[in-house]
Amino acid sequence: MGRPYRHVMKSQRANTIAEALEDMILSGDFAEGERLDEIRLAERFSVSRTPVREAFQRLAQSGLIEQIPRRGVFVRRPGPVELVEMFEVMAEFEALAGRLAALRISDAALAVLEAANDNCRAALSEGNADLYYVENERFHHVIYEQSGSAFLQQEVGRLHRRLKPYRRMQLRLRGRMSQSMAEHEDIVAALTAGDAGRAADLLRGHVAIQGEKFHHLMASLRAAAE
Amino acid sequence: MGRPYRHVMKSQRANTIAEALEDMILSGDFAEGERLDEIRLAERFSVSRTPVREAFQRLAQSGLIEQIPRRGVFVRRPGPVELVEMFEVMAEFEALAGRLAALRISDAALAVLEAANDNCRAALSEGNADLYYVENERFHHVIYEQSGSAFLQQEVGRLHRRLKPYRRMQLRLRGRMSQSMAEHEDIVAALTAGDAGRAADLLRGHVAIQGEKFHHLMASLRAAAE
DNA sequence: GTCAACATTCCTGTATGCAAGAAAGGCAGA
DNA sequence: TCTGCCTTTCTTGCATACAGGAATGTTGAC
Repeated sequence: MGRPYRHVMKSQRANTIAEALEDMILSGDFAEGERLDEIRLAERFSVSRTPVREAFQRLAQSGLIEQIPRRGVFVRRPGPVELVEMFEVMAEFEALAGRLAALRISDAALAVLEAANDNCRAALSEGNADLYYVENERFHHVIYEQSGSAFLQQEVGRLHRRLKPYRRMQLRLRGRMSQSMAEHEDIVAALTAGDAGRAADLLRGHVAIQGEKFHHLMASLRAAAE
Repeated sequence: MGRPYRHVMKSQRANTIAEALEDMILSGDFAEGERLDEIRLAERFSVSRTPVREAFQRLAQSGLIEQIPRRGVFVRRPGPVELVEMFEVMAEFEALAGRLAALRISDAALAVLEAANDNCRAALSEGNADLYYVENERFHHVIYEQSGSAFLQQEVGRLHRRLKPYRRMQLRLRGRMSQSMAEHEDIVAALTAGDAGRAADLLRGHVAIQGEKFHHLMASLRAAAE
């Protein structure tokens, strides 16, 4: 399994606070553009303002919040254009990870991929979207890991997390789950065959937002905005 | 010109301190693994420890320093493996930027590219590596900008900065400047023709570390370590 | 002479105090 | 009644104080 690659061994509390805040923001606990009150959050986490401010620094860099000098920090949700841009980069990351993984993936990892796929298939037949989502995550993370590039794994992981809520939306598109499933199977086949180019193309297409997926994303965004 | 895309309007001082520290680290003012002394740096910048610590947070996230709890922060220089990984991702970014730019680039921007290339050519004939470096930067940044993706522009810009010192090393390879020059010309041709696939491939190859370039990078690293 | 335990010192992480800037509300004038 | 200015209050950004853990040096025993 890939080496840990954690150059950020953060201060204990700021770490957890940042993660908690990230979860809260990603799961929509705050409204778009809402100001995050240092003092209230500090009380909520039973710490002083300092660790909260440190957490803000982190979140600002990952783009989840916007810091305006002397005004405060505000939750920042990407608009449609930015979202498409992010998925575009994400697709490229996936393609690269797939290309590398096709050359390097271990048999054990292939087995994990197939197991995840089996679970996905089960989730699909039960109509269990949550399970599908979880197993889908596992599937992709295995590929990132098997790319053999710790740096890529880190970067793709960051973006993956950032897009989490939107990926989840995608799965709500009728028929998307079964289509995704089919794509997964092709991807595993390409990886097994060691066909780097094909794995890259399949993964790029799997993640990219095109055609139906685009319209669905837009519609979901509008719906979520209400 | 691209919209600014700055979700991080950072606290005035921490911002500049972080930039100053980044410059210092990238230009090698600190030794590999050296501990950064909060107090001394605070004195040096004539501020208290707080803004320095905020700057640390940022640098830690971009990977330039490593924070170890209760021990301090240390400058972290990527090893050979990680460097190659970073260049790999960088090449993919460039390819994507080129593919998008081929479809979207404006005539004005093409003119800027050609101007930069002219200057590169002049620098080459004078043997002026510094000028070449500067114009080369301009060349690439125009492409990032013309990708039309603010998000990509941001991400590629970050990695570009991080790899700055190493890119500079590459130019010291005998004959690399003229080869780079020739590649630039092909790239401009592909962009002018709107040939997205070719622009992507050329840029990927231009940035990727392969063959000679790999050995040269390793040799330079060893030399720099002494 | 070497090793181990202890004490001291230093440094990080967190809390809190303080000043300056921004927003909001009130008051006066048109 | 609406608008513009002033004042008040709130919040951020920075400085500093304080506590706990890590590292280092010293002393004593073997």
